[in-house]
Amino acid sequence: MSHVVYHCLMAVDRDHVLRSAAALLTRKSTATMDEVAKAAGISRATLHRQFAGRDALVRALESLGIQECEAALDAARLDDGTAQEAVRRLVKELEAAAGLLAFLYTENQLFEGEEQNEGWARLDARMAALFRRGQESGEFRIDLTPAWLTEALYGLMASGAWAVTEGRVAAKDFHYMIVELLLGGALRREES
Amino acid sequence: MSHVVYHCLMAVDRDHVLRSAAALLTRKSTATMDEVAKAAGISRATLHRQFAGRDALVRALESLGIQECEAALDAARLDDGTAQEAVRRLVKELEAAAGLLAFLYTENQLFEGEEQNEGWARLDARMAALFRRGQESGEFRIDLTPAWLTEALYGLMASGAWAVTEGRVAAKDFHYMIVELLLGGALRREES
DNA sequence: ATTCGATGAGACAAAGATGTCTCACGTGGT
DNA sequence: ACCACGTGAGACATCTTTGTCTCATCGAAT
Repeated sequence: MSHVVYHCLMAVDRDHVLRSAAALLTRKSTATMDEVAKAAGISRATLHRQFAGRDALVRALESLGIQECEAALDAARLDDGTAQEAVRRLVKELEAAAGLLAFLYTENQLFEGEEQNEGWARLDARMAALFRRGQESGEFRIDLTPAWLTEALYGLMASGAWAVTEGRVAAKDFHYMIVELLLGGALRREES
Repeated sequence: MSHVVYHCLMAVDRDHVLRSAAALLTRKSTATMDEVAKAAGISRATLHRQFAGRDALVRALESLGIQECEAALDAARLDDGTAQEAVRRLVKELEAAAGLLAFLYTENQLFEGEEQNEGWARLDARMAALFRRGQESGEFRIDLTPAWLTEALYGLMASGAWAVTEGRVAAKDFHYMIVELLLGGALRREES
């Protein structure tokens, strides 16, 4: 009964392929399956064996992104302390997934008519709830809707990720710049 | 000498095609030449007669976007009044071009190795100069670099444009939400 | 040593997009 | 009425990407 013995570490390989694909597609969202395979250090045949096609690959990346986001949301303990502190923790936890998020953020408009992965709705709801909590506690302004703040967080994460890859901002400043702009804005607080 | 008489309004048609293409590609950045042609109400043959190929079309859209941005920068009179007022005027002037900007913002990473249109560098420099002026006048924080503020402005414009097209935020709130978040952030100003 | 399974390399057809071409039509100017 | 020019429709070859296939090879377990 040798068929019960799993010789290779398929799960690990699959994860490595996804990471490589995410890294490549973040930089070049139109990369071909061949390029993705080369980036992962495998052949196109093997890539096709693990992911039925490009669509399946993108879907898998979407699931990975959602999974990482949810892990980040969990790790950030959104209900603890002030909403401001929670937002800071959240951005810190999301930093590692920023590149993947940036890719998915622009790719999602591709899934126009088709069914959206329900995971995004869950994530949006949790983030919006955080911003709403901040509004109800008096920390956040009430004239910016939680939906817009959520959207802005995604957008700033994507902008930051691209700016870092293109060298326009330093990678070490990523977290600080996003959090400070999102929470405090460009104006000096001692203003007026 | 009838060849000196221009029967048709090619310039107008070309502009109309560009507008249609911009509107379509903002929603679906992978639209084919056929779809672009249909969206503009012309045949693919005519589209090819006006733009040598897809590349030429995107380049023309890039030029259009740069042109509209520069017009917006001029109209916003970045050197008048406080930097804050100038930023508000700038976002207002840029609103009409937000969709096109969002498309080009994500498409620009396509032009990786190739030469970037120098227009972007000019625009970036002018915007960064505005933010720098605000920093030197004491209006803006100095811990957020002008380059990052410029990048964030692009990102928020793109996020806002997509959020509007997908109905997540109201179109009438576009300008307000971007300006308020960029300048003031999410925190209430009476804080601490 | 042998066997099993995964891999890499490459061939192959199918599908989609692109670019070029021809031709017929209609409209406006002569 | 005639002509010139732009246009739409479609055929066509080409290119790229994709998805599937076969086959040889390598490694590990037996």
